[in-house]
Amino acid sequence: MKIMAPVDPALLALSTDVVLFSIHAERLDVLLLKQAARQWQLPGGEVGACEDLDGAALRHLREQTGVDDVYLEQLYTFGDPRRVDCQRVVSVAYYALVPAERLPLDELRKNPQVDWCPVSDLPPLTLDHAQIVTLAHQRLASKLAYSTIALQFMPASFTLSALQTVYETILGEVLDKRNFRKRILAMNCIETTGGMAREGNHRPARLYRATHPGRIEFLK
Amino acid sequence: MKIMAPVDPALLALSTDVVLFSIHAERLDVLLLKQAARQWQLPGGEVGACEDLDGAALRHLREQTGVDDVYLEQLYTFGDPRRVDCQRVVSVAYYALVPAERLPLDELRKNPQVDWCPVSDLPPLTLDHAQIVTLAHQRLASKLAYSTIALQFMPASFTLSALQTVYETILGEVLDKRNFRKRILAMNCIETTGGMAREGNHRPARLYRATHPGRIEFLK
DNA sequence: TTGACATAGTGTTAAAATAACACTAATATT
DNA sequence: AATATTAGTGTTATTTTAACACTATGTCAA
Repeated sequence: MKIMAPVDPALLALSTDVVLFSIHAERLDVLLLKQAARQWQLPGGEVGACEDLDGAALRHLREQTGVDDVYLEQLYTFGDPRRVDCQRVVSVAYYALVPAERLPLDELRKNPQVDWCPVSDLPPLTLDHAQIVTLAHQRLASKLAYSTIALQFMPASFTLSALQTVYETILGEVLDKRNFRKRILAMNCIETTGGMAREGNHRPARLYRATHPGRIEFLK
Repeated sequence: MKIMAPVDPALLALSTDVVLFSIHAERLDVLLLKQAARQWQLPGGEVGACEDLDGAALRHLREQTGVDDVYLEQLYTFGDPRRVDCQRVVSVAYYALVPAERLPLDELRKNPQVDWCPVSDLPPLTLDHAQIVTLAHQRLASKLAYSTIALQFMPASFTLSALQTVYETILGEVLDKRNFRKRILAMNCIETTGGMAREGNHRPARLYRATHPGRIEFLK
C-alpha cells in the first residue's frame, strides 16, 4: 500500500450528523432538514475549534431545529474520502432521543425546512445519511434488549401501555402485555407516581416515572 | 451556550489510535510504542487526505510495528478539545485482534520501541490512551457473549481447549469445560479438520478450524 | 511393561429464564 | 343498564443456563 501524504488541513473538515428519533402516533420518526427539492439531510455541521464533539452535535441540533435537551450518544465515524465531493469531510455521527412531549412543536411547525419522517419510509437523503439512519435504528433496537434506553422517549410520567408501544414501535413487532410488564418491573427502573391517567372512555391507567431519569442502566 | 467559531483548519488534526490485542501465554496483551522514558502510547497517527479511516489505522499499525493482516473494528471517536495540548487532535480509536502465531515476532523483538504489555498491568500511557484501552477491552469482552469474534485470535487450526483459554483470558474468569464446548459447537462456527494436536505428554486433542474465517457472526 | 502423569473428551440434572396463553376490572358513553 | 374500550393480572410448558465428575488416550520414567 502506498504511503499517503499527511492531511492537507485546508481540505479536511470535521462535522457531526445527528439522527434525532422521536415517536409520534406509534411511528418512529427522524428529524430531517430540507436541503433541496426532494433532497433531505440530517441536522449537523462543522465542529468548532474549541468545541467537543457532543457539544457540536447538540449545538447544530439546537440551531437548526430548535430542539434541545435530548439524550445523545455517539454512533460511528464516517470517513470515506469519497463520501463528499471536492472536499474531505469526516463526520462523527450521533443519535439522539427525545420524548414527543418535550418538542417545541410550534417552532418546528413554523419552519418549512424541517420535518419528521418515518424511519420506515424515508425520502431521498444526501450523501450516506440513509445509511447513518439505518445504523442508528439498529443500534437503538438492539439497546432495548439490555438497557433502559427506551425511557428516554417517555415524558415525566407515563403508563405501562405507552412504554410498551414505544418498544413495539422501535422493534416493529407486537409484544405480549403480561410478559412485557413483568420484564419492565423486574428491571427496577420505574416506580408508580400514585397518579392515574384518565383519558378516553375506558379504565384509567396507573402512572409511572423513571426512578433515575436521564440515567441509562444496563441489565445483567 | 455560546456559538463557537468554525474549525480553524490549521489547528485541526485527525488521527487514529489502535489498540492491538493478542494473547500470549494466557495473558491479554496490548501492543505499545515507547514514547519516552516511562511513557508509552498506542500505535497510530494522522489520517491521510485521501485515505479512509480504517486504512489509516492499518497503515500506522504496519509502519510502526510491522504487524499486518489483523481484524479491525472502529471503537469510538475522542474529540475533547483539551485532550492534546496546543493543538486540536481528534482521534478515531480502533481495536484490532491478531493470533499470536501470525505476528512477526523477530521483527518485533528487534525493535526496542515496541512492546507487548498485559492489559491488567499497563505502564503509564500518554493522553487518554489508558482510557481507550479500557474501553476496547470492555467492548471485546462483551462481544464474546454474542459473536464469534474470539476466533480472530486463533490460528488456522486450534483445539477447543485453546479456544476456551482465549475466552477465559479475555473475561478473566474460568469457564466450565463441558458447557463451553456445547455452546461453541452449537454456534456452528467451527468444524473439525481431521487432524490432531499432539504436544505434551498427554492425550492429543482434535483440531478445529473456523468455518468462515475472517467473518464474524452474531448470535440470536 | 507398567504405573504415574497430564490433558482430552463426554451427559445428566436442577434451576432459571422465557414464551405462550385468556380472562376480569374500571371507566366513559349511550 | 348495556356497550365499548383499555388496564391489569397468573399459570404452565418450553427453553436455556448452570452445576457437576468421571473415563480416554497419549507421554514419560522407573
